[in-house]
Amino acid sequence: MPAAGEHHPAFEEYCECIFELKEDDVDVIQARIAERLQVSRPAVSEMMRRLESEGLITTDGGIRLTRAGQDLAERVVRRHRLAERFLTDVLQLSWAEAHHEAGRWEHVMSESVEAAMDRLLGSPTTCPHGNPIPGSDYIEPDASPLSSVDVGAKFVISRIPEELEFTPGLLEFLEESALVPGTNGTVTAISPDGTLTLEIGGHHVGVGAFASSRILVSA
Amino acid sequence: MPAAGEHHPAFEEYCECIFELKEDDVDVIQARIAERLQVSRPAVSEMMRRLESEGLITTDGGIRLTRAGQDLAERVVRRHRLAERFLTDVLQLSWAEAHHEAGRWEHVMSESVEAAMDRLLGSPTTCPHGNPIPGSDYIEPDASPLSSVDVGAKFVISRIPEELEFTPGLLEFLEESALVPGTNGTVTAISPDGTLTLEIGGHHVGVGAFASSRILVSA
DNA sequence: ACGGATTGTAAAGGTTCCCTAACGTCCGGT
DNA sequence: ACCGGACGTTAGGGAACCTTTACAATCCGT
Repeated sequence: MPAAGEHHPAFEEYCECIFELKEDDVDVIQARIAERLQVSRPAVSEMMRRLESEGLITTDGGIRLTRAGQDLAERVVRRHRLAERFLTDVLQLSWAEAHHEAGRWEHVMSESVEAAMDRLLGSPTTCPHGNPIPGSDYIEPDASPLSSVDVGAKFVISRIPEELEFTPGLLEFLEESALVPGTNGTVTAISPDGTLTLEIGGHHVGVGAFASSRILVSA
Repeated sequence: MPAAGEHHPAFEEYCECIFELKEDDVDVIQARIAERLQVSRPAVSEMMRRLESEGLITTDGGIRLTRAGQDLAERVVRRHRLAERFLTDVLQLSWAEAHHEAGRWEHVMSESVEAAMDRLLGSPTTCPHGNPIPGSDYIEPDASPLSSVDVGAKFVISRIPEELEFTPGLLEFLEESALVPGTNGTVTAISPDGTLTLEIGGHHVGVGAFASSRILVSA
């Protein structure tokens, strides 16, 4: 079915997953991949063998994308994040809807659509959650975890990593709470368990310890 | 993999095919489906059994879509044609590219994207080739085959049926020759084998007998 | 140092969707 | 009346991708 040069959705999905695990600074091991893709560990084991024999990854001393695997992953991630931008900015979908939709579009968009969408959107550098779009001229800002901000300090939301998209409902909550890249707020309290209370756009929101340690902010 | 209520791409593909065969006034038989979908006859035979057991078609006295099958087909065709409009009008893709792309998008677009795209495009009633978009308020114009126009008579292109998308390169040719819905022209000659010569936008184009018998025009 | 959790793998199997080869049926023209 | 073609189906098989069950290896806290 896939034409010459194209790649199976499954290959794309696995390479993308490996790419994002690395991006999120999570150990790139089969067990993590199985969790993110919601498949059994044997399925991942088998697929790793296939990906290796296809030259998309190497497995000596940890799973790593080859040049070809990295290219494929970046293409998929780029399309995913461009699609998310399009779906939120132009079609006005919510974060959550856009994310799910983009998860399908990424395997289906052609190169010309990718280019046309990039043009239409004015070559954006990040997805709606602030994650960089591969191939764009994104400049990594000075950012630190929200959890490292002191009580009373101001901050600007910089980036909500892919990782948090796996907690059901969290994205919706963050979007509704105006916790979106570019917004600024203040930390008003820190609970001993790491939960932060923030003041953003006039209202107060509690953010759990895990999410706080992952969300990146700048001063 | 498909969530509850969703349908497998294969089911969608077959129902869409049946829908379009009917629309093109072609006998809805397995052999035609096999041709259009480029699969073997046994593959179609097997799938017909599956579609019937899923309640999407009936086969007593010819293949016919059930209510559910018709709904599914219309949804898919609607998404295909909306996508084509979007891809040509907004992203400036060529007919051919848009058609191929839409063939993948149709299985991937969610209901909210369908709605948002419809809004963005101003509820179009036809695809770029003039085929009606199911669910729109398309009004069938008085149209007759291009082949029935007399020499010297003027006409306006109304519709290029799906059928012609299966002749490789024909769509590209028609688009480049300005043979697009809404354009008007004149028949300047008819060859005995049915080939027409048209004058459109200042230049002359020959159109074969088969294409002429399928392309619809109004006066 | 040990026992429980985490991780990877092997074995066997299932579904979906497709293929080729081969057969039987039916229909229209000579 | 017969024969070639078109059509549908049976039989057998295969690739992709997933599952559950079970078993080794490895890591880690007390």
